[in-house]
Amino acid sequence: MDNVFDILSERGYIDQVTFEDELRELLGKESVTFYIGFDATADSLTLGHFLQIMVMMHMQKAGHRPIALLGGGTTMIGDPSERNDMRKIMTKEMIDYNASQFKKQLSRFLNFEEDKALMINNRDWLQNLNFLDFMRETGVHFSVNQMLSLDSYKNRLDQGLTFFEFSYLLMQSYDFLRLYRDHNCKLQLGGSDQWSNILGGYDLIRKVENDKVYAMTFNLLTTAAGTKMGKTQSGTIWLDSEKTSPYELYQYMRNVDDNDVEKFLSLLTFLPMNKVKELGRLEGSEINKAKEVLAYEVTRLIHGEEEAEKSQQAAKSLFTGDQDEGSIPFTQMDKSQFKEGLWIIDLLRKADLIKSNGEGRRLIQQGGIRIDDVKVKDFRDIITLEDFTDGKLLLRKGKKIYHQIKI
RNA sequence: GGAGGAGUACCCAAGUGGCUAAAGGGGACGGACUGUAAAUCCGUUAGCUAAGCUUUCACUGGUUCAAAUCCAGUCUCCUCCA
Repeated sequence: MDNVFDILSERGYIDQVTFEDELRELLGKESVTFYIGFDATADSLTLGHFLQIMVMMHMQKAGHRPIALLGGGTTMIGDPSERNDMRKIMTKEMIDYNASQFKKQLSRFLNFEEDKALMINNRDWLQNLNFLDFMRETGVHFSVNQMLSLDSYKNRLDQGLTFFEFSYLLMQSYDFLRLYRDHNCKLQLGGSDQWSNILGGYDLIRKVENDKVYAMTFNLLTTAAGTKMGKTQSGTIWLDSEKTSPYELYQYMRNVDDNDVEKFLSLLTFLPMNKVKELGRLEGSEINKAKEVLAYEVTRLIHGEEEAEKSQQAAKSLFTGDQDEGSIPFTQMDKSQFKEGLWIIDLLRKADLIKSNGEGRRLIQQGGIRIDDVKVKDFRDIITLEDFTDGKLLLRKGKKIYHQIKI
């Protein structure tokens, strides 16, 4: 049987590992319990998280046991290595709600039956932690001198860092210790930005329990342009279909940079590597085929076969001419609103395509808005029932953003 | 607790009385070119049914015909000292 370590390595997930050879051997011979932490800072997981979920799925497939650790407790502090505008403190209610959403989403990807995977909230132990006990047991093992030399803190030194945030490392390390004790968890995974946080736990367990555990980080999802993957003009790509529709996800993946295709196929799909390489070799406009496969596969994994199919249909028909709306995002509106006629700008706003009337005017002046593929020339235009065919009207913003109005 | 410095739009950053809705860069958006790609070029980037008007330069109040710019107070952050 293939060692999952080799699979992860071949597909390009791995960034840094402690004791690579030992870990590889361990993963090859027994079922290992491992964990990844998810801080509940938003009410949905993102495409960035999906990369981590992919790793968990690979691991579970290979017979290892994932623990998804929801950061109900740590989120109350906030990881200081995340960008500095994240300092706002979230309420417990928000965090709990977010954690419950994460839980729902994670259940789609991992098999939680018969304890094949666990979902645990670190609030369970952080909530009622006794400060003195914690400091005597855990705090004594952390050297401030060492912590200050970490990049994640160094960057923060000139911007201010409170003790509140400084203690984040201790909490995350303590998490690892708890999971080690309670569930024999021997491995922590995370994004490459988590390396020092993970090593904190690794060190702690070594000191307190005199045992060796392992750490592994993966490359963050970045594009060839060096920017963070999963961020768009309209914000983040979410896994929640309410927040990012399957069609949008499909389009996002369909539009990735040529240079990213092979990488994303490898990281975000389960296609065998020979197939990935084959698709990656396509050149010129041929590579569009690879992008279609990528978009389809990712949408299928996240939203299921049916949605992937619909998104692909919609994309094909829109970009090749014949009108089959499939699963293009749409807004349902009331007929009566068009009796008197509705100002085009108002319509765009209702469809959420623009943020202000000024933006709408600008777009129209620049020729960026089309209705049923006819360029809108005047921003004073009024839309009436006559503009609809079969109760539908297709708005297009720019080259590739489509939105339907149904009445 | 003491001394000094800073707070400008999505981000970085110029601007120290009127010519400033605020230079420049990044990002983003629209157009051209393409392959629903990249690169390049052009344009846009506070709000408003808009050649005019309204609200903006941490906050509050003041000086002035006129304030991002001057004064007073408040808040937040940074640096050094204790």
